[in-house]
Amino acid sequence: MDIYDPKTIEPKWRQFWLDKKVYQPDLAVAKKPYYNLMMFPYPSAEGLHVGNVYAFTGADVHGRFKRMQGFDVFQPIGLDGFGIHSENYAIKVGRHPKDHAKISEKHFYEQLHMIGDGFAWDQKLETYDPGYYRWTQWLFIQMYKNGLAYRRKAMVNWCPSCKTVLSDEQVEGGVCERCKTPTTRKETEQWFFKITAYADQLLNNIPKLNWPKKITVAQQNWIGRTKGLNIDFKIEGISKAITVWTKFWETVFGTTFLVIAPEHPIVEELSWRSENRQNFMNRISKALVKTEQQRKEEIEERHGFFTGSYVVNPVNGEKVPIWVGEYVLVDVGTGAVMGVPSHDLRDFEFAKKHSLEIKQVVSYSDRDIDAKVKSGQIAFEGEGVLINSGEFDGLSAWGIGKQKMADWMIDNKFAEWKTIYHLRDWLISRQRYWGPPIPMVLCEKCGWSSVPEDQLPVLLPDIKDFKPTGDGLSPLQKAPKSWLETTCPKCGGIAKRETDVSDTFLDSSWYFLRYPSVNVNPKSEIRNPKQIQNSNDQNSKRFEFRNSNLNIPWGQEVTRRWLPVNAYIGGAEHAVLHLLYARFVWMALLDWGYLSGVDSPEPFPFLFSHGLIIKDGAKMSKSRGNVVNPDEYISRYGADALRMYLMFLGSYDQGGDFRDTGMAGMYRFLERVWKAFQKQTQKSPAERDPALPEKIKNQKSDKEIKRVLNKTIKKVTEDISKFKYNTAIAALMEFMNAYEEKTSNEKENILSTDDKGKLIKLFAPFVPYITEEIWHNLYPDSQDSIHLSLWPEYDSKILERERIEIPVQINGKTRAVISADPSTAKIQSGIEKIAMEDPSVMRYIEGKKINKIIFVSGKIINLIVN
RNA sequence: GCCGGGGUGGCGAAAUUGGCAGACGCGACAGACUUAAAAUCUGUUGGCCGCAAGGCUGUGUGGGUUCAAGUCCCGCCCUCGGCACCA
Repeated sequence: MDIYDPKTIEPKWRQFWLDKKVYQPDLAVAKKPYYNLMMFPYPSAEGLHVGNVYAFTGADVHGRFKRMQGFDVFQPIGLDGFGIHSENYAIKVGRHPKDHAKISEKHFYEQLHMIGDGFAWDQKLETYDPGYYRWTQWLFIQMYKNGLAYRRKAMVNWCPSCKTVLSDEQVEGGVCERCKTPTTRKETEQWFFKITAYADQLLNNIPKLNWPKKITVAQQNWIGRTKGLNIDFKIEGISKAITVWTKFWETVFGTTFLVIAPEHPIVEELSWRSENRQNFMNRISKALVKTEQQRKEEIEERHGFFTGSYVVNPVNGEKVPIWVGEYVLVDVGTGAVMGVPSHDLRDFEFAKKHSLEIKQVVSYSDRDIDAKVKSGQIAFEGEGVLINSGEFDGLSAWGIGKQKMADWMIDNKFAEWKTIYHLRDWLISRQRYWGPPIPMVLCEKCGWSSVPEDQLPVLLPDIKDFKPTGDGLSPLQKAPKSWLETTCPKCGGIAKRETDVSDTFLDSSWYFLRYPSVNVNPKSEIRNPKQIQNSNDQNSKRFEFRNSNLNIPWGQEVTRRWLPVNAYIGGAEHAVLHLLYARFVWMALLDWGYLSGVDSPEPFPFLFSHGLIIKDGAKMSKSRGNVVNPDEYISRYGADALRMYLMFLGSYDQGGDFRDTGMAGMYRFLERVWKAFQKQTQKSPAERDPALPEKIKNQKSDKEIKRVLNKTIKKVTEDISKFKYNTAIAALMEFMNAYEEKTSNEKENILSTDDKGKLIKLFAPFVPYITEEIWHNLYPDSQDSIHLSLWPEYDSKILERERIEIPVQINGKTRAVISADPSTAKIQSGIEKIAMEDPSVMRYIEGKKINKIIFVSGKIINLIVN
């Protein structure tokens, strides 16, 4: 074979890897376990996106590099196929989600095979597999048993298009994360997970994480811990109080009104006290039906009305009117705000709109500002001196005054410290079909019970009419009675099953714990992988746990060996979704003792988030029509060229712009590599020379090219370690340039077989197929994969001998570059001497006085002349 | 508004953290091969001046520190991403 033909090479080695189980570490005995995990895809659309290929290739390069460094790399893959996204897509193409899952599973796995990643295929999993989701249900039950799952009636986010409730994390800027429809609020009873119980731990652990700043900051903000005061304002006429939360309590003397959210629980009671209850409730319901977006659009309106009731300001006994205001959100703080219009812009706007009193309590050194605040022209939020604040007058607003006022209010029982969080409990229920049924049953006598664990999984019933109904009822309500009704685990009477399914993010919150245990059975812990291979019946594998006595979803020993995940690689879009949920689940499991012996407070100590592939300067999207389908490029140029190109087009953490011409260029480069090795290993025309094998064997490398090779090994090793794949590839290109220049002159074998082997190994993580082919051409007797060979070391002695180039600057401008051997380059006198003798340097210093010489050892010399 | 990236040739991007700006690639131009084209190879390629040697200039922008700034400091502009009526 003499032309580079990926079409014949790639399938051949793909099969070889499978047959030889090259990427299948022995999970039970691995000495140097390295769990290299990529965020698994959700197979919602037509197939693998080039963005997926980008993500997986970068992760695979890392895994291959680690494998060649002698680690037992475990790199599993699976499909996050349950959930709204898959279901919506199935509806769109007019299929039942179950049927669609089969089709997309086949397609995705085919594509995942094509791209040549070193996946551990024996451990794949799909979240819609009953053998998997029985454990998702198990996880729900543990949450319930440990008091972290509870049912509550609450105002929740509702997506009118997906026809289900959503968690806060799934509402992005007021629209549904999946379908971008503006969400509304709806009061219903739902299942929640108490993630807030872990708010502090989630926050406090962040500094321990080796994660991109971007993501840790996003999580910090999302958890949003703020310390403030709860201040009670007693309602006039009844023995109740409204509590406001504030972090600006120093302005409490300036309170001229109180504003509560339309959803505030006291609203009902206040309505009875108002003059016109009908009118009162009309105005409330008008506010409640608005979407989040509508409310935002009407911000300037500052909608609100007076309730007719008053509270008393505890600090000065002043009578303060209670208003309802749409700008006050129920779930921030206490859902009630003390209106201080002189020092809060929103309160100011509200006061202006409704002609409420304004009272200054902080005076500012800037006279102009101070005058304007005093006359009620502006609100100002800044450091100043307290006024109109009783005994606190004259103290600094943000300093001692703030402190003293807090102490005083707490001492007098007006207030107490209250830390609030932006993070709220995780809403788990979904009124959809395609998910794990929530494993709970309701008995009229006994109330809610979890399904006994030995009855898991609660299989998702096959129903034809699975589409969301829109009335807030789950499609599973249409399941047959035989499914809907069951026995109450407590009294044995008739109980009804919960018909909501759980959130997709629950499926993916623990999958990394399952991978190593996919084939674990309780007795031997690790099942012989061969057994799986021989089992033709996929279902027998999947359902084997149903009646097994493995009572948790993972083997203890294998989990201790492989967890936590060594490297987690994926996109940044999950900063406050998946990554937060998974951390929470991990912490809960640790506390419950299910991860005994796993010595890590976090599931992903190291996380790398890759950039985004864009096309023509814009995010790929179907509506823009700029989505790149990897299949076309693979069939045209091969997976290797696509991989190499994706890794080259920008730095892996930044992403890059996909261009067809770049793709073709990379194919040309691989052809050059191919040809170079053909030339070097080719037997003809001297084929008939019987002494040739001996000659090749004894061939020594050209000194110069050996030096370049060593430099390249060093550079590629360092760059791959740092995920700087683009510059690693650039270094390989530079090597090829140098190499080709040399061979075109000499037409000789200038590299020894050993050095050729080293060289091709450097390419192996990026282009696994072509390197395997070249490797076997190089070593025709080898039965082993290049990908299990050891990463080359460079000879530092050769590099030490390299001459160093030293720029010579005159008054800071480079006028010459001199070269010196490494030892001379370190000595000022030596470099000075060479510099002064350089003709172009001499031109600049001739007749001038050298005032100063700056010498940086081995780097630069700068002559300051006048 | 707050937080986090980023702004470097025609384009994608490099730059060992203060030490030769533009590595590597794409594109373009010129040449070789060819009847011709494609492919391949060989050169040139930040801008301005110059026949050339060479010179000047140049990393969003205005200042500053330094022998030396893409890199550090102060002010501003633009852009991408996250959060946002958080009281």
